[in-house]
Amino acid sequence: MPELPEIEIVKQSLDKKVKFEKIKKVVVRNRSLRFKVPKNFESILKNKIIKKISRKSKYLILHLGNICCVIHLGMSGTIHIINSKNSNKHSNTSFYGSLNLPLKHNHIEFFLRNSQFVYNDPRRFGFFIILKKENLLNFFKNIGPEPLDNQFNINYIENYFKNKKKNIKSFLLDQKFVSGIGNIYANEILFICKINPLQKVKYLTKIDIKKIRYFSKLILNRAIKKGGSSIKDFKNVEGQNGSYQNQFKVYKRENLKCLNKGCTGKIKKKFISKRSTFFCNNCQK
DNA sequence: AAGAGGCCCTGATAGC
DNA sequence: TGCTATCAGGGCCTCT
Repeated sequence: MPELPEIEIVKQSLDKKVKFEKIKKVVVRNRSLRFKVPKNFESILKNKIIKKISRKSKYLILHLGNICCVIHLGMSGTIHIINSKNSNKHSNTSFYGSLNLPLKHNHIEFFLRNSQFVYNDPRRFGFFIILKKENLLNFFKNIGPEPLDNQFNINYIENYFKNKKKNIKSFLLDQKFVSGIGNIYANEILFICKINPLQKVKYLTKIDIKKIRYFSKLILNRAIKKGGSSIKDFKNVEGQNGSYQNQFKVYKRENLKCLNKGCTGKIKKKFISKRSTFFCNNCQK
C-alpha cells in the first residue's frame, strides 16, 4: 500500500486506538516476511506497553519502553484493529470475513485489552523488526529527509543533484535522497511541477528545484487530508478506503485527456527503471 | 560512488 | 473454462 500519506493515516489511527495499550499476547502465523520473524519475537513483545507510535517516512515505530518495533508494510501490508466486543458485527464485502478482517494472510496478531492488532500482508514484502531504543537512529541512517522536513530544502536538493546522471523520477523514488514518496506520488508531483520524469537532474533549473520541494510537500499533505489513496489494498485500520485516488491527475490515466486547462495532450505511460510512469508529454516538457 | 538489474511474494487481470 | 503472461503502491542485494 504504502507511501508516506498512507502510513501517516495508519499512525494517526493507531494513536487513537492502541496508545497505552498492553500487548497481552502475540501470535505469529507466518514468520516468512521480508525479514524472518525471530523465534523470540512473541516473548520479547509480551506484556510490553505501546507508549508511543511514530512514523519515519514509510516506517511505523511502536515505542515499547527500552525497545521498539519498526514496521514496514511493503507493497500490500495492512494493519487492522478489531474490537473484541464487536467481533460478531457483520460485514457486507466478500473480501472480509465476519470479524471484519481479510480471510487470508493475517500473519501477526497482538492481543490487547479489548481489541486485536492484526497485520495482514499477501505479498509479505513487509516486516516487523525489534530494535533497542538506542539503535533506532542507526537503523534510519540511510534514509533521506522527508519532503515535509526542513532539511529537504533548495540547497540540499541542488547539492545532491550535482554530477548525478539519473532522471528526476528515479530520484523521487530513491529513499536515500528523499524518503516517503512512492510511485503514485512521484508521478503526481512531477505532473503538478510540469517536469518531464525523464529529465536528467543535472539539467534542472533552480525554479524546477523550488517547484519540486514545494509540490512534494503539497501533494503529500493533500493526500493525508484525504485519508491517503486506496488503489487495491490500502485500508485504514478500520478497513475504510482513503479518497485521494479520486484526485489523481496522471496515475493510471493512460490515454486519457490531460486535465490541465487548455492542454490538449493525452497522458502517456512509460517504464522508467521498471516502474510505470504516467505523464503528459505536452505539459511536462 | 553511482547506476542497472534481479529478486523476494501473491493476486488480479488480460489474452489466447 | 482454464491456461499463461504480465503487472502491482517497495526496497534489498549484487555486480559493474
